[in-house]
Amino acid sequence: MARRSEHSLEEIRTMVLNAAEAIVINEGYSALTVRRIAREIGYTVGSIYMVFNNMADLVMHIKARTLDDIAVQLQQVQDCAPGQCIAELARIYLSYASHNFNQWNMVFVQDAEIPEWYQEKVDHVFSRVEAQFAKLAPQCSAQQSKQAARVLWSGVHGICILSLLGKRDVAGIKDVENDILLLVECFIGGWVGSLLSGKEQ
Amino acid sequence: MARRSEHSLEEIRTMVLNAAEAIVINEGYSALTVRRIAREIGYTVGSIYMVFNNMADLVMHIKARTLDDIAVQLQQVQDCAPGQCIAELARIYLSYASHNFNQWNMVFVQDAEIPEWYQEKVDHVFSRVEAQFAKLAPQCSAQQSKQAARVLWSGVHGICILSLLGKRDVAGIKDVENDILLLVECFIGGWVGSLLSGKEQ
DNA sequence: ACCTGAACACCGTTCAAGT
DNA sequence: ACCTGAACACCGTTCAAGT
Repeated sequence: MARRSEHSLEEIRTMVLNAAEAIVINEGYSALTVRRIAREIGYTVGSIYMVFNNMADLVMHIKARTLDDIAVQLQQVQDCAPGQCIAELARIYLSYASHNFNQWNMVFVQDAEIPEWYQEKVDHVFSRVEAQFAKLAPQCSAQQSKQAARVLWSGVHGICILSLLGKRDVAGIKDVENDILLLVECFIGGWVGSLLSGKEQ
Repeated sequence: MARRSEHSLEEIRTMVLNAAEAIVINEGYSALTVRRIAREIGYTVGSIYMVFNNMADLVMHIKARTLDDIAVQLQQVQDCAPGQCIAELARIYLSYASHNFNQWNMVFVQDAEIPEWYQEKVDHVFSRVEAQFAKLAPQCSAQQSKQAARVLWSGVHGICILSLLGKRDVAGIKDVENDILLLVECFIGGWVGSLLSGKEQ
């Protein structure tokens, strides 16, 4: 057939990305294949390699979209008392993960190598939490509040991972939310406490 | 060829499992294929389906071995003050994960359905931590200490996941260990604190 | 009864050939 | 220049046929 210039390369790239994302949303990561995407956009497999290096490259760009989505969601949390703010950020994160499970879950399938622009997006998700830890204890170093943010957020993420792979019904999500709030409250309580009693180096 | 009864089905099953585990250890989960296992044990693909239902079934049994390994490691931790004991359990868990990364990482690739016997093995890994939380606060309900154990351990796991996917050198592991100890200490501190101040329901 | 190996319906990726 | 589609080297799974 060889249709000429019906779409620009940029347009095809977007069509591929949109189709791929839709497949992931509706049927999960395992349903995503080049042939399937090609069929969906009305091109053949070869065309997809005009706009992405390979499957891994394409997948990385879908994941990037998801990270951007998450960052936008977290950005919308109102600024208030740091402890409450962090709890709210955690709630939003869980909410995103449970409502967009297939996309969220895909973000954490590891890749051979992570490009820098992608790592920056991951870091950006953390930035909001870091800022709150800095507010929580202005006396401590940036390094300490960064560590606290990374540690707590990894913990929140761990609960999401282990819990959402099982029960994903409404009652289940409520349990997960309780777990996350327990982690957030205890961690912050313990962290602030250890700073006050001077246990930190 | 059709060699007759050179090995019993039970023997073949063990050979398959051993070969599969070796492939995962040396080359990672992605290198594991039926054809590769068959070649390794000197049988053909069909034979593997005599002793396992399918790839997913085989994978689940490799994962079960890993969970058993982890449980054994955790069982060997000396009983001492609960807080110290939990920290040591976390250290051992990280140590296992970093030294047996390919096996450990495979445990958490989700399956369509998790059989009951497998879930019991997962729960068993948690049991040691639960017992320590019960010792830490004898006044609170079994449900509360179970929740605390699940929450903290999910958190520890989350740090392992997000950290080990990146840096896995010796210096990196030391950083991860510091992160985990911070989580454990702050969480326990905050948890005990909230119990004392009567903030729990 | 045990085991083979060809067959089937898939993958991702490449690239000569067509328009 | 853009796009095709056949070809290649893989997958997991099945099952008639051989010993």
